[in-house]
Amino acid sequence: MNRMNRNDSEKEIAIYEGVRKLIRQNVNLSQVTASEIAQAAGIGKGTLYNYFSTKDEIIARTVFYLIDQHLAQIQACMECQKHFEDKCRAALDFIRVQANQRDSQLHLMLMGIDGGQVAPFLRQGMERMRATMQEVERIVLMLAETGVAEGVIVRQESGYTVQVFLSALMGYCRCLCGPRKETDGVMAAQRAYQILVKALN
Amino acid sequence: MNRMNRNDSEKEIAIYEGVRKLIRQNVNLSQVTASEIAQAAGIGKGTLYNYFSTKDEIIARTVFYLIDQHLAQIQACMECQKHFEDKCRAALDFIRVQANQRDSQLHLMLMGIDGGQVAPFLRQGMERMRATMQEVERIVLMLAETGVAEGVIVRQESGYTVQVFLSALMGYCRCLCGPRKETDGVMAAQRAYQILVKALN
Amino acid sequence: MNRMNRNDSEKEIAIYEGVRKLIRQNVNLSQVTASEIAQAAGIGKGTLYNYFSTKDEIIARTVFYLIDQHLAQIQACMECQKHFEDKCRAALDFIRVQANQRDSQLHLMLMGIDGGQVAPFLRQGMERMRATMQEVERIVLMLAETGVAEGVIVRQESGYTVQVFLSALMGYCRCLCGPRKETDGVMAAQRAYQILVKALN
Amino acid sequence: MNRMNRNDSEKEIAIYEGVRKLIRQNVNLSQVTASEIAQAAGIGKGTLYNYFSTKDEIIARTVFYLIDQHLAQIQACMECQKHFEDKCRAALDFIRVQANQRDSQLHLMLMGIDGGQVAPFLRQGMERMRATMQEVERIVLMLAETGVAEGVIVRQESGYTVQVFLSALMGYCRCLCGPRKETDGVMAAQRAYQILVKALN
DNA sequence: GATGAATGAGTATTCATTCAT
DNA sequence: CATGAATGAATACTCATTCAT
Repeated sequence: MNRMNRNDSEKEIAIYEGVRKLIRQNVNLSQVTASEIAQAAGIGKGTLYNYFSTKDEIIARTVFYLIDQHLAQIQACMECQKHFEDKCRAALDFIRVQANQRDSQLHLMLMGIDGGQVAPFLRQGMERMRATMQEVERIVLMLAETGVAEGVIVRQESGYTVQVFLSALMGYCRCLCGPRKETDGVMAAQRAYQILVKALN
Repeated sequence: MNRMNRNDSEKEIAIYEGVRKLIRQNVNLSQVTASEIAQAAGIGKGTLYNYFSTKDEIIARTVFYLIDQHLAQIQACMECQKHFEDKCRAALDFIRVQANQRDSQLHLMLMGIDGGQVAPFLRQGMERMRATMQEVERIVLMLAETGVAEGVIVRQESGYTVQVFLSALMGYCRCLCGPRKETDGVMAAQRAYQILVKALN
Repeated sequence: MNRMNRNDSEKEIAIYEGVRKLIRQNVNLSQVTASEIAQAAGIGKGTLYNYFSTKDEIIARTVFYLIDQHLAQIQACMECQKHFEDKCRAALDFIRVQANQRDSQLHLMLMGIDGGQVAPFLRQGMERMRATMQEVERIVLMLAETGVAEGVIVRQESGYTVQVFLSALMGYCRCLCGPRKETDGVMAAQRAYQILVKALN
Repeated sequence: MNRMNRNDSEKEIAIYEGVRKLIRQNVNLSQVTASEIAQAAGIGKGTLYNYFSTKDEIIARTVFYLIDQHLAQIQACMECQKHFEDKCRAALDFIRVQANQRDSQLHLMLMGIDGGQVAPFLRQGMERMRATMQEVERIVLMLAETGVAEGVIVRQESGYTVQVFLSALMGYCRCLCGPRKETDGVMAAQRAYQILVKALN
């Protein structure tokens, strides 16, 4: 992962992390200013433009940076587990915990290209978004293979399998958004797994 | 329907429709200007402020206007059908067709409160959004009753039932976003129904 | 007097009184809106323009209306008194009491044409202002005659006499402006009279 | 002098001087636009807001800048003279000459806090205005001391002394406003001095 | 490379004035 | 005559971007 940001210099990463800091401070990405980003990153405003050509590029690339990291972390979580169910639960748990941080952009990615109303700073990143979505599908299919091998789920046409996983995931993320108790999230994870298994049998 | 906008005057509706026109022209709501809205509505810029106090209020209330309409239309579609499966398919078909128009805000609603990164113009409408989500849940549970009565699905705990419906729906909407062939959408609808039924049996 | 507003219709007077009400509510004349005036006058906004051609004209003519009234009242006060000193004190007392109302525009008049920084709404009324100043000078000279007749003051060149009266008056008004105790005002009146008499002997 | 603006940066002063230029062009401070100020100062519009937070702040601080300068210049004039009468005449002459420039804000200061109808941009500067008035009173009392020492005037209660000086000054300024011949001003100065001396004996 | 002062294009909002009713 | 809904010109202020140091 981070393939598409592989060349990010140290300074660029400082900028991404500055934006992350702002997101965690509950700043809305549509309203953040270049000055705020520079300050959060601990650099001068002009320096931003030595590494990016527009503010929107900064934000878009930060979003992808965060998504890539998030995906990589989820994969790492799953790799620590051997069985299908444990992998699923590990991923769902990780996502739930991260959602408390504000910088989990997973839901953003899941909505993918959303009918023209994507945040403006992502308009330019459609292509990149699609690539990320394909990566997600790849991960999902690999995970499904594990389930099939264990006999927990049944192999089905790949389009269907992907739709099941993403449906369960999106429904889960929806529960994680907005105010809720910790138990709600845990229960939603439980249900998401149940949906997965039932829909794939 | 349109319960919460019932008092909208003729002029307010003209403004909503102006915004709808802009959305259909693929204008991004975060970037639309007051002038554009006035022009699209066929009125003077100052007139906007006789009916709304800020531009963001215009947009937020338009979004709710569109969502209310959309929901009402979906309900109307479903009422024309007698059986659970037909109701589901009618709703999914309607959503698919509408998604080609750009003014289907369903996906927006489905994301609900999304972790602080909602479009700024919706910040003020959180409460309203929650109310709409509850309305959606009510519709879903009524629909589920039909399915149970017909023996197509099994009654389960309501939280689970809602999560299943919304998961299937969100996964479906995800497929409708972005470039795709007509057949993809039809197939996605088929799969969404399948997910529903399997997960509720 | 009120000679120059003689033709004011009932409605025009309602408008003047509306403005007076606003002034008493501590509204700044430079910032008052036509809507506020119409509302304070209890009439429709459009009606204003049946009697005046611009908002600034409304304000300027109101100012003159108020000044004329104020001057007339001061003269009436003085006519009730027989002796020079009593006339002076009656005028000073009246001014002090009125100053607590916010609609005493005397100080405005006293500054007369003030180096290009008059309130914009008075720009058009320069001519009228000069006429009012002449009226004031006439009153002052008549009052001085009384003093001379009584032997309290000495007749001097009229330019000097006028300057003395207006100086004493302006210095007095300055004390009435801003926060002060009741006693300060009374003492300032005493001093103003003292200045008058000394300077005219 | 300029004590209270001591920290003004070079750019701030350029802005003040821009406003001064506009005043001399007979622009009304209540109607001047931010763009005009920027242009007059020879800087970009945005730059204004790097040094001031609102347009009104610019104007208010300019007024105090001009008043401070004016007061300092008057004091300097007076210090060049040894005797009471010469000091008075020097100050009156300086004021008369400056009044032809439009940027003499002395009359503004003399009116001090004027019952709610101050120009809006000065609303925030009331406190500052009071401080300046106290400075004026201090100067007046020092000047009076000279006169007392020379036996030209008699020491009286300080409140009375101040009121005499300011009355004479305001009456004088009133004559300087509006159209007049040069001789009128000279004569008014002569009279103002006469009022002073008589009222303080 | 790094900086941040300077810039001016861009926009929401206000409000005097008009005019159809 | 009276009204107030409609209008759009006018303007303060923001902020992405540049560039001299």
